[in-house]
Amino acid sequence: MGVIQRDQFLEIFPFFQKASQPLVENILSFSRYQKLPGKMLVKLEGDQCQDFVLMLSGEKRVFKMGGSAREITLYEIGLGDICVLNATCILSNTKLLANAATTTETEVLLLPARHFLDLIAKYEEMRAFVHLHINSSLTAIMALISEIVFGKLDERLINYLIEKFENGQLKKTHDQISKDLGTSREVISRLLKDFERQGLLSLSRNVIKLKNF
Amino acid sequence: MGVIQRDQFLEIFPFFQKASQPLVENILSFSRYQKLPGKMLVKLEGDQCQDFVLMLSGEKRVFKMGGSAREITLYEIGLGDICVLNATCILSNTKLLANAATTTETEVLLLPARHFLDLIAKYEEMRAFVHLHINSSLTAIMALISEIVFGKLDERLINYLIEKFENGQLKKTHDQISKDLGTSREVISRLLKDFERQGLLSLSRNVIKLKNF
DNA sequence: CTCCCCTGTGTAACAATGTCACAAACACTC
DNA sequence: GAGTGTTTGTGACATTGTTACACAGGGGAG
Repeated sequence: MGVIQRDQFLEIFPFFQKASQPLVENILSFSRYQKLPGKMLVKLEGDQCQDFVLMLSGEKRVFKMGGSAREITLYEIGLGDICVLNATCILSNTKLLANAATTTETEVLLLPARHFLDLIAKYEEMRAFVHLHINSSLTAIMALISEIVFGKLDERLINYLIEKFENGQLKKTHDQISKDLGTSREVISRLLKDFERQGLLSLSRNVIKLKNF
Repeated sequence: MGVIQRDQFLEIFPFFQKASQPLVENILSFSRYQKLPGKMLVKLEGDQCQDFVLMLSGEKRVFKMGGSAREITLYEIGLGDICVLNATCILSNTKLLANAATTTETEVLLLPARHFLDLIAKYEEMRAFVHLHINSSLTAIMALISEIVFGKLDERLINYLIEKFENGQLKKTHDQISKDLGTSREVISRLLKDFERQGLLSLSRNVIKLKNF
């Protein structure tokens, strides 16, 4: 993709198709393009955000780290998304509240904080865009809290697998899964083994296959 | 308090002391005052928000409900606060993501959504005000997730008690505490009894007293 | 090719937390 | 003082988290 063209941008962010064109011109002219490799730690909790990040392709996970190597994924963002924590970090000039890492190779557009704030001040559509995305991430976070507090782990794991399976299989380690769900590797191994014994799955190294696919 | 005066408002929301005065006049003239009794359910998940709420006095808790009578408090707001979920609900014109109830008698200022959006559009300071508060609630929510996922319940309970104790005592039932911490009443009773056996507390109906106070 | 090493998985035993069922203690009304 | 609703106590069991190892498989070094 290299440098992003206006048409490509509008395809990825259809919201701006109805927005005033000077806004789009401004976003494009003030931003710079960046490509990031997969599995790269991009931001750490406590960092400042210099730029507002617009996702062009790929995927990032935003997560919290706990002691003893445990983690939990708060939400994932992909093509056409922005990140609440990144946005509020800039909007309130405070420090980042979580970590971010790419899961796949990722392309982003980086809009410097100063220009981002200018555009927020100037364009109603820019505010609407940001607020809509803030809301959708908040929705995800609220749902996550309910799941963690009230949900059962076996159901959460089942839902996770259903969501992530592609062509009846998932190429992840138990450790990665545990870090998405916020539990420990042993617990995931135990549950998956139970599922296997029930004849739902077949397990092998780095891959989980759905039976009867 | 009855009808709110400009001076009182500025004392409760010192942020606006440095803001342009027409903004303050607008907030005051468009808003209406409301007094709410304690322990009243104010908003339900899924509701729409007609008004932007500014807290003048008292306290509300914002919480999620799960099955089987369990709840968890997401955060509390008091004098000088606003509520993220209320704000984003209006800003993105979506439905409320959690429930809200007063814990004590509460006075609020209600700014109709339409006027709130106008003021957000017009005044940089209004945006800064909202974004600052959004950030502080988000901070609380992120900390909560870490505590739930990585923390131990006995430590969480200890911290809760320390925070809530007044004059060495706390007037709450085990049930109320469990709904703040997101666990079940039995678990709280068990832990408190342990603390009592360790000689830290003394328990009686509706009140927990700190030993050696 | 074989050995070694690293990563990923399996599992037992125990600790912490959640659920269910019920009993007992207390405060209040009649 | 008996009856009633709320609050607390507790045992038994289910689920989830932790600790400590064993073992399997695959890739690279030799």
